[in-house]
Amino acid sequence: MLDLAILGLLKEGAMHGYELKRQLGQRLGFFWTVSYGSLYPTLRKLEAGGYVERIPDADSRSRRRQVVQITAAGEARFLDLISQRSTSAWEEEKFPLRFAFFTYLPTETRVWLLQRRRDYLLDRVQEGESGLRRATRGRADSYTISLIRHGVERTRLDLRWIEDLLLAETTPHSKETT
Amino acid sequence: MLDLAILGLLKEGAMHGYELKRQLGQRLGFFWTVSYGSLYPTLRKLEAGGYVERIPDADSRSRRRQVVQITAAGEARFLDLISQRSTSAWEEEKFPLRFAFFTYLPTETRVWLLQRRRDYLLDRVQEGESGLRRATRGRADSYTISLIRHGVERTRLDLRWIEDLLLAETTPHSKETT
DNA sequence: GTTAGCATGTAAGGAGTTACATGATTTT
DNA sequence: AAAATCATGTAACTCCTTACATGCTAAC
Repeated sequence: MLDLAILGLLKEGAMHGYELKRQLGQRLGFFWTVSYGSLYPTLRKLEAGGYVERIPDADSRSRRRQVVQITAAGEARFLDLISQRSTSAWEEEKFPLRFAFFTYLPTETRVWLLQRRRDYLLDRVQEGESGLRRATRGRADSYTISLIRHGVERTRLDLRWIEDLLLAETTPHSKETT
Repeated sequence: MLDLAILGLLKEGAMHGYELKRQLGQRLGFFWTVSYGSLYPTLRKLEAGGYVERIPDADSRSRRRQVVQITAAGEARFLDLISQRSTSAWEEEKFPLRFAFFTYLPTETRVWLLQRRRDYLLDRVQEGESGLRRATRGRADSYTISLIRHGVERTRLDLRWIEDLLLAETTPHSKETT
């Protein structure tokens, strides 16, 4: 996951690790965060794999910024990672991560992902509502009920967002009607 | 975390692992989930520690349901885990888990946790809004902007919920009639 | 009598955190 | 020149997942 996020950000421009983490926090922070203890080793791993490379800096004293850029192999790796349709890419943190790089995907894949996300959220709303009924019928305390109710509301908000996106995606670009 | 969730659920009654997972899914599923590969080993670990024990069953053939109940040591452990004020208990999945067992906490601790959660969410809304301004000023693609905007809205929904709860918690005399 | 769902478990490993350690640069 | 912040890194560890494996029980 971090591989994907790092490569995606580096596609927009070379950056050093610290800046990478800040960007990550600003864009995906609501859905997913990482620590430096995870970021730097991953960066080194990507470098070892030839997916990113350090920009040689004349002023390269030991503990100074290490600006890295994406390589051709990195671009290929990014496309490979973001295009994978198998690994339940519509669940939880995985979806926002894909969505953050939607601009690099063809409409077809975007719609496919949005639909799966919508189905997933619809399922959870259903489950949540049945859970809510069960909790209300049983003698569940008010906090438990409040938690489930909020979960449902939150999921409905996500759902509305997805449905708007789906509409926007399928309305202006109707090449072939099915 | 799983320890806390299991002990909390078992406080309400003896259960077997499968049922434990279903309850977990229904109550906390919107915020946090676990797999059997995590649940069963944790149950065995709790059993080894003397926090839960199997209910001896006359009809105990090998692969049948293993109903477990909480012990006195387990109750103590639960109170210990849920009362900890140090470990950033107001962040992400940790907060919903605590909240699910709010009924076992004194009002003072509830208010303390709610306030920290509120401050945390306020911070994130601030960050999100500045991130949004930066993304809009820069030439960020529409998906990136949409993602941040949705993150802010989602966080605001959480915030409203917390503020309502805080109000209800600090207003001893509820005069609202329904 | 076979399929579907209930129920329990393990081994290998992935993905990340915490705590620690270091040093450079900017601000006060 | 002290403090704050920028910046990079490692080792030990925690928590959890995936894939696999097994068997029971109800329903058709």
